[in-house]
Amino acid sequence: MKTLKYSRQRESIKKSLAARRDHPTADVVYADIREEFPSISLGTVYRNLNLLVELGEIQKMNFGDGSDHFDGRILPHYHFVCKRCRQVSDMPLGPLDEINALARRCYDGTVESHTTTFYGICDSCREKEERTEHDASSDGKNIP
Amino acid sequence: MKTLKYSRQRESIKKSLAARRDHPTADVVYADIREEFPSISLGTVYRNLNLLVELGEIQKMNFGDGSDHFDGRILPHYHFVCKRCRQVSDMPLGPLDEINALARRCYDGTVESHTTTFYGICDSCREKEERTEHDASSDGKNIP
DNA sequence: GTCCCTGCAAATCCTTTGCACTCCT
DNA sequence: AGGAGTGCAAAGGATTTGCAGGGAC
Repeated sequence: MKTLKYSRQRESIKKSLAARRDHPTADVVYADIREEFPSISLGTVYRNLNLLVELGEIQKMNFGDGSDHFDGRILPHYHFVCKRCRQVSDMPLGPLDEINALARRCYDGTVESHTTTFYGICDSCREKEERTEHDASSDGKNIP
Repeated sequence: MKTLKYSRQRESIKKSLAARRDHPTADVVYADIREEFPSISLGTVYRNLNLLVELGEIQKMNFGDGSDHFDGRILPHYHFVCKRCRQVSDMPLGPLDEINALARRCYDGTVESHTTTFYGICDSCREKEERTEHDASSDGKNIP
């Protein structure tokens, strides 16, 4: 078994992640940490993020946009992804244990947990679209 | 607007995907299609898979294992991922619209849909583990 | 004939890894 | 001192893309 040693870089990564409310990708974390440790390398950021995931101190998640996202909160919770701008935010929903219970009744394998991600259009994208539709319907010639 | 032209390769990809019950990655599809079109290229497979996703004829999904998976069924349904062997299977559960309804009540953004993935240990991995545990407890000296 | 689709290979993006060196304990 | 952690750069895997030729309409 490997003994864990203190590292200022790892602490900083953990702290930075805990302070944010979004779900940054590794290179956003990298940019963040570089302010405190200008010479830190992306490899170290990845190594520490994965280590923290293994320790269960942070969560890794994927929303299908090609890169992994990290989250300082470990309590199970749900996410909302905007179909337009791909922005990810937390859903104000507690853990839906009934879903697991329901699944257990229908499936003979073990069901231990689940993840749910909601999709829709966030407020700012919706406003933008409404403005555009309005412009388009106000006049036949709608090419700017 | 771009007009779509018929392509035997694309048809074959669609058919192959519809015939399977699993959730293959692009290179599994590639291997599959190569039996009918030995000279097809991986790039073409990717291009067509993405095109079919855009047309809404297949689904692309990600389970956090580093590569995208494709599914010929477009009706919303849920998946089960084995934590040990990473095998993906369908959950025998219809669409849980109540989840969207609940989410809409708690969140002021638009909620259009959701995806849920269940995690656990599949039957065959569970059996394997039970056997191992049995072996381990049967004797103090359990190093083979 | 036109324009989409293909095969091929190179390029790109994200992530992991090997190595020599540094820092914790 | 010993070994875990770091920075750097190179490797790795998955996916996309540019281009010249082939096929659908």
